[in-house]
Amino acid sequence: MNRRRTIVMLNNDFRLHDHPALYNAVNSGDVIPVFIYEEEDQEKWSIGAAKKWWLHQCLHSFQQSLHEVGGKLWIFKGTANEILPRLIEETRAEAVYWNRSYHPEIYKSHIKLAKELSNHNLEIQTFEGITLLPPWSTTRKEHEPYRVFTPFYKAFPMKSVPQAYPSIKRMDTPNITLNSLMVEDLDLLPKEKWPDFLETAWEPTEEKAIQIFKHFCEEKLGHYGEDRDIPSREGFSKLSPYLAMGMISARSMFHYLLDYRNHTAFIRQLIWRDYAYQFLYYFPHSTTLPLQELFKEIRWNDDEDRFDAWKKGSTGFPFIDAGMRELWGTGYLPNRVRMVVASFLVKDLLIPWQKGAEWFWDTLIDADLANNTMGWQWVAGSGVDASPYFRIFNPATQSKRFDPDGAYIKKWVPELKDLPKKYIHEPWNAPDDALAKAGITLGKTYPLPIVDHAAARKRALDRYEEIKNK
DNA sequence: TGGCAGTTGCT
DNA sequence: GCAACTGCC
Repeated sequence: MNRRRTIVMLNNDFRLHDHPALYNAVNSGDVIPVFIYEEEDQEKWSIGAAKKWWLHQCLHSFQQSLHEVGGKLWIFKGTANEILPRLIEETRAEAVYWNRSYHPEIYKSHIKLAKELSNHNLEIQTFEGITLLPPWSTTRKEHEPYRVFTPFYKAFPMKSVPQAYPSIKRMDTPNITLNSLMVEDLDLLPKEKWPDFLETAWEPTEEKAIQIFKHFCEEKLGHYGEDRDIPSREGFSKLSPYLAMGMISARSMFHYLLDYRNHTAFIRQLIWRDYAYQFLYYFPHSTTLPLQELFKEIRWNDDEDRFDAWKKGSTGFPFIDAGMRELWGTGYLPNRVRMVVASFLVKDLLIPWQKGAEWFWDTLIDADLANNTMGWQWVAGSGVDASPYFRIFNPATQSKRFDPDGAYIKKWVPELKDLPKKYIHEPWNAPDDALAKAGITLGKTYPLPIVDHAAARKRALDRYEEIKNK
């Protein structure tokens, strides 16, 4: 007798633990896991370069994981709408399962797909595989999302977060002939040489993700509230790349955390993530347009040279430059630094936040459309629960507060490493002999600041004032 | 999930 | 001089 066959369509959920679609498929018969790589059709927010690199690593790793439990991964190129109907026919599958993606384009096309497939006498099921609870579940009223985080957080029904599904130990694959592409065929690796450090900074396995998480709970969770803001102390989890690719599940983290003391600050971050998904789900256009209409009117100073200086980490502000270089070198940035460099781009340089969002999207290996959008709209002040427009970070003050001994700066901006910590946050104020002694010539070995912060701050306030009075 | 200028009230 | 505080952007 033929066993029932289920196709599981994968998308940023490369794990065996707490995988609703895969788990349910495994329990109903033979499973055909497929990954369909939607080639760039110039669509906005298709995967950025860094995340492509990471996807390449993760696909290899997940192939191996599936192999170890008796499964196999089939890889295709194209769109799900073209490929799935053909697969269903060729494999004689009776069901198609997937965990929902909330990327607006993908979500839309999957809904359309589900409609089309339902004509084929198939069982179609979608599951929640990303967030703690589906984005529509904690709203003010039906279809009315929260506009401020704190009420969302307070209303969030922690007791309703479902238990994680057990890890899959064994799966059955039908004996079929079905050609799959190799990971290499997807051509995900960058053409140019990437910084060497990237190759060694991240290990793309589910086991590693879980190991990092457990280590985090044991060693760092207790001080997470304070240490997560100090980049040199690395008090944060560094799990975002794994979370973004679904190598670890938010739900399983959530339940595991409850057994530890001092878990509140971290769980709050997980709920921020759910909130970002609610934001993306209800405001899909927010990826490119300011949520508050007024902010469309801001007069930017879209200066390409300054944008380049920001991207390259040569703004002359050590803390900013350290961050931008870390981003380029590792595909990662601590949240505090993300906020400060983002504020600098938007407020000090008056460059549209969308350009910053695109740069982050291309360079972060943990790039996540919901988090990226919410973060940039927050900084720009144009989101719902946004930072007030007058909140402008002072790059030097933030540097002194969160990198007091300059360790982070020295790591990423080595040309300043011999400068005493007294001057390292604002080298333009250092006396000549201190600079000479450290072997620094401003404007030559390290740039002069590309803007005067005090003047830039005033200018930003003026520009925001203009729209306020409209 | 700020910063700044102006002020007070100390040394 | 300076911390601590205040009101405002």
